[in-house]
Amino acid sequence: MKDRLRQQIGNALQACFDNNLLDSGVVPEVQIEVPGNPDHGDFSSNLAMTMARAEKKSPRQIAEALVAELGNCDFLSKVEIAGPGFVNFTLAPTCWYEVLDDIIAKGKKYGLSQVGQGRKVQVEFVSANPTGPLHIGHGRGAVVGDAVASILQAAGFDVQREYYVNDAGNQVAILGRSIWMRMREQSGETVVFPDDGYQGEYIRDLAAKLCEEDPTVAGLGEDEATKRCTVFGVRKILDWISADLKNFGIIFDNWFSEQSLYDRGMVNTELAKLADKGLSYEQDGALWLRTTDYGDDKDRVLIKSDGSPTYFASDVAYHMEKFDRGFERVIDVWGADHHGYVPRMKAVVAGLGHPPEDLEVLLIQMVNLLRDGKAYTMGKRSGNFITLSEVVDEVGRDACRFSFLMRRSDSQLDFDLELAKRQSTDNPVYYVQYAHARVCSIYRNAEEQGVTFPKCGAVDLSSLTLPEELMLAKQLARYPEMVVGAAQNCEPHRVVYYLQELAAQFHSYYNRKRVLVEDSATTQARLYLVDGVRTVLANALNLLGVDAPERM
RNA sequence: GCGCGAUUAGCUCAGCUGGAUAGAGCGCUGCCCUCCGGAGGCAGAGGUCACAGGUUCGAAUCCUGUAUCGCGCGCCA
Repeated sequence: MKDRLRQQIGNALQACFDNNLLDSGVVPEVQIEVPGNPDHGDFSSNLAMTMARAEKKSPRQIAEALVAELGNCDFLSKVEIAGPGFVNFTLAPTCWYEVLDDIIAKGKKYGLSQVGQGRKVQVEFVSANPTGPLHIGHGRGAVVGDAVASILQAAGFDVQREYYVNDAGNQVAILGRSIWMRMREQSGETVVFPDDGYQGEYIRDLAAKLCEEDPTVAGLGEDEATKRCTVFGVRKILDWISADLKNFGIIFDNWFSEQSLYDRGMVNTELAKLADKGLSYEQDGALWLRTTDYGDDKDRVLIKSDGSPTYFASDVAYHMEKFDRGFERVIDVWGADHHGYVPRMKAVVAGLGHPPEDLEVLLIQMVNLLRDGKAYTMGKRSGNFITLSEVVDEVGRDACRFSFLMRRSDSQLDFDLELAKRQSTDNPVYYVQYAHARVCSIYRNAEEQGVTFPKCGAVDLSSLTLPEELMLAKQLARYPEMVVGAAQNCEPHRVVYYLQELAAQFHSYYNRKRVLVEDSATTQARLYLVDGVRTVLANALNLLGVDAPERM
């Protein structure tokens, strides 16, 4: 719709030049936006104002020339010049009727686009260390990453969801030691549990389970036993994590092991490449990467003076490997407390000859867990943290996902368990889902009354003349470009706000007008309209991984 | 100290990449069920967009500075 208007304006502009109404010959990019005030039409353009300088004419003069050349156009019902030189366009109702046909015809596919042109994108998210169950903070990153991936898919990108498993470093070694200590404890030994060990109760469970599955471990020497404990612990915990994520509606395409980078010798080969490019140097017995060349405030260590690689080293190899796999756009979803890590990672990407924008890091701010307005504290080390699955089980998957997506992900989020659980007005999830269920209910009633359902493309919509009906159609028409905007900016909250607006408009309409009325032409047209509402609600909810129930 | 991010209604937050009279939800006040689901709707009150400059036709949005808050600054991961 917008494109059609854009083209029309372009033609008119050309005509202005041809007829010497305008003489600069400078064709600016035509900006078209949806005005906030409906009195200003369906679309407006600031073209005349942006051209004023080059033309050396007042914006209104330019606007008048433009409007004159626009002439009569079948899909525009009104064109007027307003304010300092805006040109406001009001489209003929038939335009909006076409949108409805389009929605019904496309159904689940309405809102999909090809702006991504099939480019390969990887979204890496969660990637929590496999040393304990996921807690609530991971949940937000999980949902945001998943929704971003879905939105990018809808926008025509070829998306892969990946979980990076940190199964090589210190943390998992500590996990192994913790399990080993508990095993010895359970066999009657008195042990001093290490200060840096994992305190959680689940460590005891793992120790007991390992003892049961493989009693020989207890008889092994310290080194071999902790190794076995580590492998066992990581495997079991990853099972929990993937089950929790599945329960939350999240399925990864790939689980990428950090250890595999070492096993394949990739860390060394990638570090050698960096050395060849002169990007690394030795000092104080350690190997450093010149990240300062690319805006970092300090060079970073790759290999410690004791000869062991840092976490950064494998992360460098990992990111190089991502690009080697052919991803053109790499998106990392991190906790905001890692933001200091961004410049050095971008430095790596730049050093490898990729534009730094090819790596996008989404920083997910903290979640403050509340219950009835009172803060819940959590500390992973102390062991009494709140797990993701507890929260999902308590408040439900849909409410949980929706709550995590309600705000921009880079701003802090208060998550109140009681509020999220409440099935009432206070809770926007149900408000939106209720709108969907209501349309379904109307259709159930229609069926009971023996009303025939409207057929796609074969409905006379001319009875849809009420402002609220056209408003609804316009909101539905905006959906595809909203999805594109959300994809370009990796901002799933835009979908949430869109849904709330659409649901509000529908509820208002529902209260004001009946769909099933005496006049059958009106009934048919209105059924068609609300079917469009239902379709778009369902499609948008689907992007967020939230159900669109037929009854509640 | 340096860096990153924030500051919008009583509270929690949007603001579509610089547009016209700054919007929602909650809370507050007053209304609407002979009505397809009241888990709903309508109306009202509530603002110096932290502060001070700057850029231009035009700024909540961009730039500079100040204040306050949060986070990060390991040869940890």
